[in-house]
Amino acid sequence: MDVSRQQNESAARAERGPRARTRKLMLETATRLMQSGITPSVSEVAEAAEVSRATAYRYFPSQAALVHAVVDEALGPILDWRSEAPDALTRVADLLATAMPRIDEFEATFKAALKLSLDQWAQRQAGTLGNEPQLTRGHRVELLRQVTVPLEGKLSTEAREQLAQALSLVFGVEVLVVLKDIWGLSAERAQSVAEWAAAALVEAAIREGQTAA
Amino acid sequence: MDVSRQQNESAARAERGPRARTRKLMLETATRLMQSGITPSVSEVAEAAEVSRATAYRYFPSQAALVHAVVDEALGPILDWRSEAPDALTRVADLLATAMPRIDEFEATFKAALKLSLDQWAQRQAGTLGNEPQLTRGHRVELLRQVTVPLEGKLSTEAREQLAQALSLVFGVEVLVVLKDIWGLSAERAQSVAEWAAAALVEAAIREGQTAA
DNA sequence: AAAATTATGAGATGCGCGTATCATAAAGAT
DNA sequence: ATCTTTATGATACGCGCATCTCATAATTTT
Repeated sequence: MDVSRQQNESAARAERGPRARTRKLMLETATRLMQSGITPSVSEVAEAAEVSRATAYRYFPSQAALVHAVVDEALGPILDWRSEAPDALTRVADLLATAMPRIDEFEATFKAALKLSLDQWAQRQAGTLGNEPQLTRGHRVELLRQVTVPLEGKLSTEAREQLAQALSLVFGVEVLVVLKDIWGLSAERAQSVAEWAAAALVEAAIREGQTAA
Repeated sequence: MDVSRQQNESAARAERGPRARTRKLMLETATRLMQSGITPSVSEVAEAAEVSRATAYRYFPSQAALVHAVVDEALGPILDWRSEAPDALTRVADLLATAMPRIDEFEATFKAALKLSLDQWAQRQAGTLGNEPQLTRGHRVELLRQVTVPLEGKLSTEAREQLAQALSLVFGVEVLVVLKDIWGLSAERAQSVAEWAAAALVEAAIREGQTAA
């Protein structure tokens, strides 16, 4: 059974009434707390939203479920991104321009999601996998395949796939973690570096495709 | 006060005797547990090493301190890496060939370290910063500056710095997280993608330096 | 060998998260 | 208006981590 599916259904089923109100209240509270840097426990959200712990746990049975819901909100425009640009270079620049500021804006949320996915990986390794919501973290694949569509004739399928994979290294929260936290760059500089790297990768792939053909 | 410094001093001060033996035993046990995928709590290490919890906490006052010590071990050959190769392309390939297999081998350990650094970032944001060991996570900077040394005359200082920053995106645990966990690649494929991307970045930087000059 | 120092273990305590129970309050149906 | 259903809150419980205390064992010093 897919838990997130269940949550979506129940949310859709009761878009008004007390259920929806309380859920929305909690989600807003959780988002606000996360924006302020905290990765709140369910109890903390309960207190901040002024509902009882018991009620809070009815809506979000774990911190993972909570973060999952907030991430879904935060992704928002990123998931809707499409590009009709004819060349991959423009598409990737466009994607980064859309996604990176959003990711930076919700930095704490995405870092919390990354942290949870690491948790789940570890638990999977240890065999101790609970019935947690199973963070998605795969949107990158779809988005970057979109980016490489204009190269369909010019590159082999393998080369396109490899380009998409390489691009996924310069696009996401991980980029912020490395460039801001380790190098101490500003968000603007970080984005600029990511854009430069992305362009370099696309051009390299195209160049190789030409020499091969 | 730098806690890791204190630990190093006490370890150096008592390289033999029961202190050193127990510490070594715990470290080996912790490493073994981490290799098996668990990110053990201090209590778990205590049990596995067959010492009492109280003793364990005397050596490693927190899980963070424990992971920090294990990471130091795991880094091992990576920290000693040097390259005398005359060109940056060879150097970066050499660095990846040395470091990535090691990182993959100790994947669980490095992921645990990444998780802790995210924890600490969140706590910093929230103002709740304990006296934790403060994970380093900055070795990348030094290593990659080494890589770009051969470009000293050919590129501007800014361009070299940007290259090093871009390279840091294709080198580290994050690469494994993205390519193995999200894309489902094997360790070998992941390394191959990282190597391709790194080479592409270096070549792009060189090309731009030439046109600029 | 005796005394002083130091390391260890067993247990108690506090704290936070997640779960379960049960009574009350609110909303909806007849 | 009454009854049924559903949501909520207060409380208590179990569990694991981290800390503290104190007695015992091991090691070092004299």
